[in-house]
Amino acid sequence: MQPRFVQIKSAILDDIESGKMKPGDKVASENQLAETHSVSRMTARRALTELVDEGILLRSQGLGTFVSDHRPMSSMLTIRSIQEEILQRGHTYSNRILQQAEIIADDTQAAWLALPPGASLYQTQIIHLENQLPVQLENRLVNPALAPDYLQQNFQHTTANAYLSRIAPLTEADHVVEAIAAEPEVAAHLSMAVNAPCLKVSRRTYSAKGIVSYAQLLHPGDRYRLGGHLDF
Amino acid sequence: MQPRFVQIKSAILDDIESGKMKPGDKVASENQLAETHSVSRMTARRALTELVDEGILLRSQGLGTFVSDHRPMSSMLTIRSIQEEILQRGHTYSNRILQQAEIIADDTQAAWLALPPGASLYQTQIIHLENQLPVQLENRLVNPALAPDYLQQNFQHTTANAYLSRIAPLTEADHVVEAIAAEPEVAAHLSMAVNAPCLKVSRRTYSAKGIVSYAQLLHPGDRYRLGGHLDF
DNA sequence: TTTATTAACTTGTATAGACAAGTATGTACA
DNA sequence: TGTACATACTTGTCTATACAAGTTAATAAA
Repeated sequence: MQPRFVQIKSAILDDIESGKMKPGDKVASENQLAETHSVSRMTARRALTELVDEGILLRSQGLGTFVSDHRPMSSMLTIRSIQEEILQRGHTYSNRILQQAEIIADDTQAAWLALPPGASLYQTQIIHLENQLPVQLENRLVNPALAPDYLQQNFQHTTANAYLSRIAPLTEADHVVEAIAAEPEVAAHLSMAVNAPCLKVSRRTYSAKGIVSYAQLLHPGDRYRLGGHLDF
Repeated sequence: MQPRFVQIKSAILDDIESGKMKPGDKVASENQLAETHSVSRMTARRALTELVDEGILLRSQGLGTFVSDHRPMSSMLTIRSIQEEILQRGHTYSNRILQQAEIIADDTQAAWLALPPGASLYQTQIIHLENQLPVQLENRLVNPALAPDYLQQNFQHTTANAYLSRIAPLTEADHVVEAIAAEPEVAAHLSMAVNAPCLKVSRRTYSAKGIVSYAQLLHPGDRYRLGGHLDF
């Protein structure tokens, strides 16, 4: 049984998604919601507060609460495997597989995939080389429930993204890009100096069923750049 | 007079920013906070809830509430001024203008704006600070033909992007993201160690009439990261 | 008619309590 | 020794109420 405020959220979201409520429409007031759902005002308010925080509703003191125009941004940066990029540049691609195994998640890893601590998950670590020079150290965690055959794949010839999008269409992805200093182990794998700048891309991909994979992609700062083009 | 839950938030943020509390440290429990601040538990809880929503704290039922590793994220997919981002996070914004002048382009600079070598163009260099800490060194070149009043702008109160998009709608933009080592001059401006990792974003913006500006944005690797969300 | 006031709504803040549920640490028992 | 249980602590959900503060519309006064 879901908490009541979640039920109220769902009811409101249903109204919006079914088209019963359109952007600009006024939502029932906190007192009205409290009465129709037989809860206290604070509980009804919590449902509204979370929807406001999620950008789905807008609130204004004295005026009321309204459906916001929350069109999601269209995709402007695509997810391509580094293998595709390298081949498209006409360079030679190769890789070295460091690990391909089932592991027990520590707290951090579990959090990345939103799994309970101690759950088992699939991990691969692969070095990708462009013209025999390492350009990416891929450390990927995969949700076993959503990709049961993952460990049986031959990543010499296929890419993780290709496999994952084949078994379940990816619906969205989060990226975080940072500049970090290369730790000794990373530096060794990437043939770079310890503490030299390293471009780190953390990418979480989602399918309709949940988080599919979390990948940390480390690149030598002097051998890799990230590019994007925006149209307004 | 600020609401009490805002005061409690500030108190906690002060502890974090002063270094009294570091990532991983446990924050006082809701009951403790309620007692020390002489408020009800729900009020103390609201302060914590907002900080959790802002990504500054992490909560776990039965365990407690902890300081998270919370370098703020900026969006990779939209062009927003860093000033907007900082203010939206509820932090204080300030800047120091290093240069605002008309210069003669060298070959590299001319190429960035697709102008003939030796052309004159406008240059601004601004350090952007978040809570008095530098987070971005902006080095911008602007095409004088497309933005004649650029040098007369007061960049203490307006942003380059706001001005540029006012005089000519931006139609597209190219981004390049790299991790580089901070050179001594850059390191000094950004209060970071020489050769420490530095996140560099180069951005070229276009209007219908051509390239409007080319900006190099340098950020301390440990104080800034770039984030984005894709929907397919 | 125009202006000021009032009333009735809205959201915003805050209280004091209750019970549920997850986590850790002891203590007693096997 | 090791296992089970009780306890104390944490966050999670929810109630019923109160007053503050912003907005709108009806009402009363000029």
